[in-house]
Amino acid sequence: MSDTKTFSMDELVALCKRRGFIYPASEIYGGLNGFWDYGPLGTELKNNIRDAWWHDMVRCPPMGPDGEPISIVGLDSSIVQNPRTWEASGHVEGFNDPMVDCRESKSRYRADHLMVIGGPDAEESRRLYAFIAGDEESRDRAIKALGKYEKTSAEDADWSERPLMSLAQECFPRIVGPDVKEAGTLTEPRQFNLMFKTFVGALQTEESAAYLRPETAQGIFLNFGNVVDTMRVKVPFGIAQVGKAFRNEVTPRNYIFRSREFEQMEIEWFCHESEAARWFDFWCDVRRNWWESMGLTSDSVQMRRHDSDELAHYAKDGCGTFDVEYRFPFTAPDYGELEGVAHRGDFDLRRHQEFSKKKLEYFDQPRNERYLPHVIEPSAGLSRGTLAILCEAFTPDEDRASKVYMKFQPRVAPIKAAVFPLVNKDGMPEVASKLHQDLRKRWPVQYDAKQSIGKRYARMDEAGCPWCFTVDSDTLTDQAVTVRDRDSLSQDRVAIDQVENWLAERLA
RNA sequence: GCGGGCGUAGCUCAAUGGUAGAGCGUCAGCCUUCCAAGCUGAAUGUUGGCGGUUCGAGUCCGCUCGCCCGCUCCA
Repeated sequence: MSDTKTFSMDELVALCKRRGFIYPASEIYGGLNGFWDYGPLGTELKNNIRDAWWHDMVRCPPMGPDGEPISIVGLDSSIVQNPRTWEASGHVEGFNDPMVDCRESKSRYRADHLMVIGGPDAEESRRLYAFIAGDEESRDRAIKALGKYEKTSAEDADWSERPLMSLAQECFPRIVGPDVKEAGTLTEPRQFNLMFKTFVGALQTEESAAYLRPETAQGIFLNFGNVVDTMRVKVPFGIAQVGKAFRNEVTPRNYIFRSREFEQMEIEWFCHESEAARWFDFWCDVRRNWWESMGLTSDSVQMRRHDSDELAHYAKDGCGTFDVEYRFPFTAPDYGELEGVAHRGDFDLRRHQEFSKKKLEYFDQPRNERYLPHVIEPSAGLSRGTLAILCEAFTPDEDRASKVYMKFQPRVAPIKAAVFPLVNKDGMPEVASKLHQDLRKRWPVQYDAKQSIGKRYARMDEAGCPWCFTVDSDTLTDQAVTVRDRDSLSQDRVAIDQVENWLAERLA
């Protein structure tokens, strides 16, 4: 807790704009709520995180729990899939909530969570009282209010309860909301559709309606059979995918934390049901460690198990869900979700088998058993990860010219090194420019000869560039340059023909 | 979607209803032999957008777009 940072998101947002990390999307037209563009440095940063994940999970995944290598293959599926996909996955149903608002109490309710209670004549004329299903206190309040209104009690009257959704719209002016005293304050139920709808083909009819994927996972399940048939993989194994996903969030908030277009890095790990618990623990460990290896300190990362009442429809049974959470400035002292590791059981494959009528069972030769594998899903937010790493890197420092620097790990830093001539004359620019052109063949390296050396260091501090190489007058005789370290501000001398090796060692 | 707050240069912010400014950044020149983000100068705005009131609107009013906070939601 000692290094708890004190800075506001506004400062980070301003730096991200100023230094080309993140811009508001379509800004010259006034922007668009919930959409962001990545600038030159943000693009490099995000790509670096994505590539690190791909390298560490797909190309060189960690050893399995028994010390044996594990196998993960990659995939890149379409953003638009056959709409039946989302019926099978549960998104058409689950991403479509009818909501009612109360004009008086300003609260909002899931319409399918509300019940109404009424007296014998409520069908035609009398008042109905709404309450929240499953909430005893709410129900008691409604019964009490109804008793007062009807001047009778439940024992001697024929009261009936039924779902709000079963009532005709004409009844709504007679309904008293759960938190108010007068009737007619509830709006009609309105559909909140969290999926982006689009149309396939030039004719925009309901038959051609489709959706932009709300998660990348389903593309993996759809291709489970293809991968098994063509890639010589054996359960247990994983399929990984990075890509954009889209959700019409009710309230996009907190910069790129909850945006309507975002990027996910997902693994679906297929295993036998009897081994699901073991793999679940394995992936929780692997994924937490990975985020820490990316520079998020153990202090600001935590694992949190979902309570049973917040589990998604596919995770009701089994090992549940663990979130990897990061303490963002806007959630502190609480944490916000970075990744969810969920035991999805065989829900997805079973549903797709059912809806598509295609056999998705796997034949396990050693076990001599045919089954639908269980799935452990480590589903990480690339956009959220980028934000967490930006937050973690943001380091105020009153002692340096820039007053703040971005302490990126070299592995994710958008600019790996900068090359300067100490002064822009006396043969130094030529030598520095040559060094720059050699280095940029391997890494993103910038050349800067403008203004004073102090300004150039300050610029690179804000961009989070870990090392600056400076050519000075001695270079012309001793063939060495000064390397300045971003974090320690220390300076060392390195032979100019060893700079590439020097960097390669530190960027390995 | 509701309630509250806000919107002025790339960033941070000024400007009684009366000529739109400053600091920083950016760019140019100078200087600078390692923190000098120092010196000089330049560019930059339909004051988020549209409409209204007014002789005159950054300022007042309406609508709209966007941002922030709360509610709600969040596979």
